[in-house]
Amino acid sequence: MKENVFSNYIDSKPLYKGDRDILRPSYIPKELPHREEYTQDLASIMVTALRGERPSNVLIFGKTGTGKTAVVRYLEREVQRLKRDASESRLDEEFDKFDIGQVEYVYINCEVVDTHYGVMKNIGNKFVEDWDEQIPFTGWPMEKVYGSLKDRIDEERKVVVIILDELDKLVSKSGDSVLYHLSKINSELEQSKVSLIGISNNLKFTEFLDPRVKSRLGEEKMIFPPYNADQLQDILSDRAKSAFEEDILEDDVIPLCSALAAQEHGDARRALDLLRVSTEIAERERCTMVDTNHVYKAKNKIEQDCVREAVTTLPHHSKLVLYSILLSESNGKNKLTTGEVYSGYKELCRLSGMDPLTQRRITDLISELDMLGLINARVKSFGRRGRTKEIQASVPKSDTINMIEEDDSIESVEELKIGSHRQAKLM
DNA sequence: TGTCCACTGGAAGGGAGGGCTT
DNA sequence: AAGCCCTCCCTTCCAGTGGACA
Repeated sequence: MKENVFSNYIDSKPLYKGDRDILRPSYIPKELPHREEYTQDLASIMVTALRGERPSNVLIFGKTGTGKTAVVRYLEREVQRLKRDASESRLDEEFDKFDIGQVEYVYINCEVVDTHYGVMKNIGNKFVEDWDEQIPFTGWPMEKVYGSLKDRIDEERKVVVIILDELDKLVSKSGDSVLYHLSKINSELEQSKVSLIGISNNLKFTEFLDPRVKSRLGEEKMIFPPYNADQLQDILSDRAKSAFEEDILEDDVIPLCSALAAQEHGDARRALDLLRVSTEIAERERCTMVDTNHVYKAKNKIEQDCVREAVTTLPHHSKLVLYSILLSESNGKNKLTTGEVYSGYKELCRLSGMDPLTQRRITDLISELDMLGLINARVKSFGRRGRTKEIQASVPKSDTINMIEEDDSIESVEELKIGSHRQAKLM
């Protein structure tokens, strides 16, 4: 029989017993271990919506992977379930006095949609199915988008709960005008009511809000603490029970994943990723069990993938700035100033025949690279020799240089030098 | 104690690009 | 087609800054 590209893997036994998504952070399980209290608190606020009244606006804070989104989406799913039961007339008597169908959830991830136009457009378009009636992705004046959004919500005659995840990203990028409009929308609605749930990693982002917005938005506040290693272990064990047959994981695997994730501010997302990637590596190696070696391999792979993802998606000029930093470091220069990075960057631009951006712009690109965790940049004063940033790469040098050189639009320095030498000769 | 360096980072605005309205 | 809107990327301008040094 002819060999197929999949032949080697097709008969390997999968370690999962069913749905692989169970180990994805986006999966909402039946129970949320160690978040029962927060789920109840939020439910006690949101139950108002089932009575046709407007629940208080809520702000939820907590670091990455502390269950903020999971709790909110868990409640959303419960409401959908109640709606389904209601439509099939198999709802418990205790819900008789409620009109479940009148609650509508709209979820927006502000990391993905981070402009005020985009947010308004996305909310407005949730209520129309007809393509012709959709708000276009650009072109309309803001007031028109807002007016249309308001009319659409009002026509629904519902209590609309708008969830704005990663809200700090929206505020830092586009200011608080969306929140200003959304938080005062109720005074302009006649038949519907809107409640806002804002989710943020950053406790301090409200400092940048207009005081009126701040007080309207923060009617209720919740702060989610990080999970500790034991709690992470419970979460992983819970998911592992649904994801795997017994005896697939060695005893130390879950404690190790939990401990590694607990070191990173108790991030459940990281713990789940570790377990999922460990399993995938074990499957690829055609092992029948996942062991701690797979976990360490998974840890390395996740870290490498993060760097690769960040580096390969950088805009061209940012790549050149990073390239300039890495090349200087490979030449033995360990700590660089903004001026030195800029000189290196200009040289790379010259060799590749490109117009360099201004130093002011490069300062911003350096800050962006710092935020992405690819470099470490801190402002330092050298007295009479001025005040500048001290810059150091925080990624493996040679691997990252290779990643940058994989970019077709960036030739290696050697090629650039040869190219510019030839050009000079021709002139 | 004042000076000076090498920037930092905010503000304002230009212009290109995508799209809608009249 | 002209006018308008919004976003994104960028430039220009400039006040402010920390700390070594005279």
